[in-house]
Amino acid sequence: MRVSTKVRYGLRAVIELARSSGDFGGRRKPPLRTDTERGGMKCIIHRGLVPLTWIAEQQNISLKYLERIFGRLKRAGLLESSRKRGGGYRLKKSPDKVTVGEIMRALGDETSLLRCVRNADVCERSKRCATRGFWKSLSDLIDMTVERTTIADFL
Amino acid sequence: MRVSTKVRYGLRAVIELARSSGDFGGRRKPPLRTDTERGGMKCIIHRGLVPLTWIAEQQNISLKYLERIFGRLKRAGLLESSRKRGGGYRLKKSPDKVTVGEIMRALGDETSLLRCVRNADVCERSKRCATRGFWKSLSDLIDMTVERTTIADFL
DNA sequence: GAAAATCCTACCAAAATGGTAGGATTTTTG
DNA sequence: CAAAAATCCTACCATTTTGGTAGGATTTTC
Repeated sequence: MRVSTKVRYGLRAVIELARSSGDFGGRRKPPLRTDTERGGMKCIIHRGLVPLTWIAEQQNISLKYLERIFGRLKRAGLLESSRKRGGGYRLKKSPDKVTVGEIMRALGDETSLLRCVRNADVCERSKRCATRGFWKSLSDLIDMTVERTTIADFL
Repeated sequence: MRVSTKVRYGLRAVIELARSSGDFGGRRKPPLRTDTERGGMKCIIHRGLVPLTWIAEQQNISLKYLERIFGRLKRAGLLESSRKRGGGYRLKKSPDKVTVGEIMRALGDETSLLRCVRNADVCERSKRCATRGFWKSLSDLIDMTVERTTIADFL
């Protein structure tokens, strides 16, 4: 019952993204240019687009690994990006609309503790199983928590 | 974030044990002999000692695997056993004293989602980590649930 | 055309998972 | 005393998952 490092890193990185972006998604426009400095490092962020190099350095995560993680998050519709000199990633929605659950799902971690919890058919004893109800309610508890807390809660 | 089959099987098997045993642990003495019949199978249980063959058949779990699981549960102090002809396993405590959490721990599944949750030292960023608090409170939630529900709740 | 970024695919080592095999041991019972 | 019924023990193993790395392709700006 451990959370994968993909999700750990992913969550940390998305929080870092939101912090550094200066963008808060949605209608409000991000500043044209922000100069950020932290821990001896500098970064110039254009229109809220944060380059991965910055996030990787700040959070001490391998750039290559982060690229893969952000690729998945983008494909899941959580991020948008720009390839170019002053490019990077940006949240597609405002931080208070992005849930931890979304990130987990995008990165392949399921919140249900057992397969049968969401799909009773995977096991023929599901109906009369004494334990399924328990695992299901625990999974639901986790689900609720994870779906209720957003990136904004970390800022 | 999946529960291991060891724990799934273990929980199911312990519930089956409690059901079949007729023993309810502690001071109350189990019946000298119970004749159980279910699903076309028969089993004679002496002094609450349930043989694994019965549990394995009832719950459709490989006997060999179950032996390993019950070995760990015994070493953890949850069960007692008797090797002999009319032997088997028995709960050491009454079912309402045996928690799901104990079973999980005995079988090697930790309830904490991240190592740093119980031991901040495993990561030097623990103190200033934005996400640790979240994972910790979620772990605590799981812990509470798992520690509050006992085998008696499944009977 | 160099530079700064994302993007893509393939590969890989290590660890965890979910077991099986084969027998040793203990105790009762016929 | 031997067979039987049970636990107990240890080693092995195949598969899957995890946690990455490597190497480059692509896009766009300066």
